[in-house]
Amino acid sequence: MMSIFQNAAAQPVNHEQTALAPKIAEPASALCEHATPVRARRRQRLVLEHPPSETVYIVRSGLLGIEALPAGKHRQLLELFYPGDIIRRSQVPNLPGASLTALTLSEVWRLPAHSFEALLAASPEQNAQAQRRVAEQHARATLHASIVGTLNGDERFASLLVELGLRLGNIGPAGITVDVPLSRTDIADYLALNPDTLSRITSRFKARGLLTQFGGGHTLIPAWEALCASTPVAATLQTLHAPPAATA
Amino acid sequence: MMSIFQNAAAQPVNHEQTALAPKIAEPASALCEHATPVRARRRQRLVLEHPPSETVYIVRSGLLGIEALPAGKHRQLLELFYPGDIIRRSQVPNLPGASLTALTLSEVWRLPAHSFEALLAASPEQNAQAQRRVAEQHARATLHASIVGTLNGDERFASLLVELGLRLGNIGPAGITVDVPLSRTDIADYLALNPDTLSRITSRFKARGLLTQFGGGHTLIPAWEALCASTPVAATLQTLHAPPAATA
DNA sequence: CGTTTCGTTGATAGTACTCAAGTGGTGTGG
DNA sequence: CCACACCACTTGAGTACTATCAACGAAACG
Repeated sequence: MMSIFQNAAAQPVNHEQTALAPKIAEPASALCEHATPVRARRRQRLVLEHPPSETVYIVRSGLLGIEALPAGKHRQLLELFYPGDIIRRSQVPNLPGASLTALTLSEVWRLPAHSFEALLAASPEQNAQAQRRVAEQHARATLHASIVGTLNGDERFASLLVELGLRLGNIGPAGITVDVPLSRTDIADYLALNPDTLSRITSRFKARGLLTQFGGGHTLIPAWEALCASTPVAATLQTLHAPPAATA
Repeated sequence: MMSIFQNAAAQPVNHEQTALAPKIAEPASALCEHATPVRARRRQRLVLEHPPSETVYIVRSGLLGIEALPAGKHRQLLELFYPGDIIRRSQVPNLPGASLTALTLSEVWRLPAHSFEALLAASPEQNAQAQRRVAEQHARATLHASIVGTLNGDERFASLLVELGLRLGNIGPAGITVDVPLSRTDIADYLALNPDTLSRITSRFKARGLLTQFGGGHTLIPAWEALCASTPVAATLQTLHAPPAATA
C-alpha cells in the first residue's frame, strides 16, 4: 500500500537500468483534504510556532533544512528533509535563529498539530507509518551527529555526496549525475566546515577523479564505488537513504 | 494528567527550594500490562532487532545511551536516554557496533512494536503524548549534532554539565551537586573528544572554579550561572532538559 | 606490597580555521 | 562591444585547536 509518507519525488539510483522512472501517481488521502498546500521558494522560511499551537509540515517535493544562527558563529544547517518527512516545532531545538528553510523550490503540506493527531488517530496504519517515518528521521539526525563528530572533512563530504547520490542521483553514461540543490555555503554549514576548507576538499576530490563539477550544481560522480570507499558510513547511508528497490 | 511518558525519576533543579521532592506515584497504564519490565545493569546491552520484528523500549529509570564502534576509531556515545524516553530499532542508524547500552542500573519496559502501536491506537491522548516525546528526543539529537559540530571542547563539556545538572542535579549548600553516572571515557565519547583533551578541560574548569570533583562521580557545580555562561546553548538546554516547574 | 588501571600532564604533529590575495564568471553601464 | 564592478570560488600562509604518544602519579585491587 502506497502512502503519503513515502518518497514521492526521489529518483532511485539503480545500477542496473537507467533511472528517471515516471513519478508514481498518489492515492487520495484524508490528509490532503485537511492540509493546506504551501509552495516555498528557495531560501524561504516556514514559520515554526511554539507549542501548544503547533504546526506540522509534511514535505511533498523539494528539499528543506533546519538552520540555526549561533551568536558570533556561522550559520548551521542541522538537518535535511526530503519528500515524505514530517516536521513539527518540537522536533527542532530552540536555538537562536532556528527555522525551517526551503533549500529548493518545495511543496509542503501544512496543518495544525491537533488536526494531524486526529487524522492519525483515525487510521492505525498511517499512524504506525508516521511513527516509522519519524523514527527514520531520528536515525538520520543521529547519524549526522556521528558524521560531524568523528569524521574528517574528506569523509564528511564523501558522506554527503553518497547521501545526495542515493536520494537525487541518476544513472548516466559516465557515472551518476546529481543536480546538487545546495550551495557551497549550504554544504559547508551542513558539514560543519569552513567554506575555504570545503573548497580544498572539492579540489582534492576532483584531482582524485571522484567528482566532476559543471555549472549550476550539476555534478557527476564518475566512480561511485570509490566514493563509497571514502566514507566509513556508506553502508549506513545506504540503509537510510536508498529507496527500497535499490536496497534489496 | 500524568502519563507514563513523563519523567518519573528526574529530580528537578529548583533554585528556590531544596529539591529531592518525593517521587510522584504513577497511575496504572495499559502499557505496563503488556510490557515486560527489564532491569539492565551498567554496561549491559539491550537487543536491537531489525525491522520488521521490532522491539520498543520505554525507559523507566536510570540512564541509557546509543553507542557505536566505528572501524579503527574510538567508541562513540551518540545519544543519552532518560526516563520516559521511547527507543526502537529504526531510530538508531545502522552503524557498526550500534547498540543500546545501560550507562547505569536501569529499568526499562520492553514490548513488541506492533503491541506498542496497537496500544497507542487505542488511546489518542497517549498517542499524541508519545509523538511529542519522540519529537523532543529528535530535538535533543539535533541539538547534540549542533553542539558537537560547532562548539569547542570547553563549550561542549559545559553543555553536558548543564544538561546533567538540569536532569540529575540537586540543590546543595555550596551549589548544585550531581552524581555523574558517566565515566570519563563515556563523557569523552559523547562529546567527541579525546580522553586526554577532556582531562585538560576538566583541569581548566576546576582551576576556574566551575567544578569540584569528589570520588565516584560525585560532582559539585559551585557557580551555576557562570557555568551556563560558558556555553552558548544553555538556554536551549534549559528548554529541553529542565522539568516543567523549573522552566516556568 | 606489588600490580593494574585510570587519570593527569608534557611534547609533538595533524587538521581545520582565519585572514588575505588572486582568479574567473556575471551583470551593468558606458 | 568593451570596461568596470561585483560576487563566488580558489589558493596560500599563519594560527588555533585537538589528537596522538609517552611518561608520570594516584587510586583500586589482589
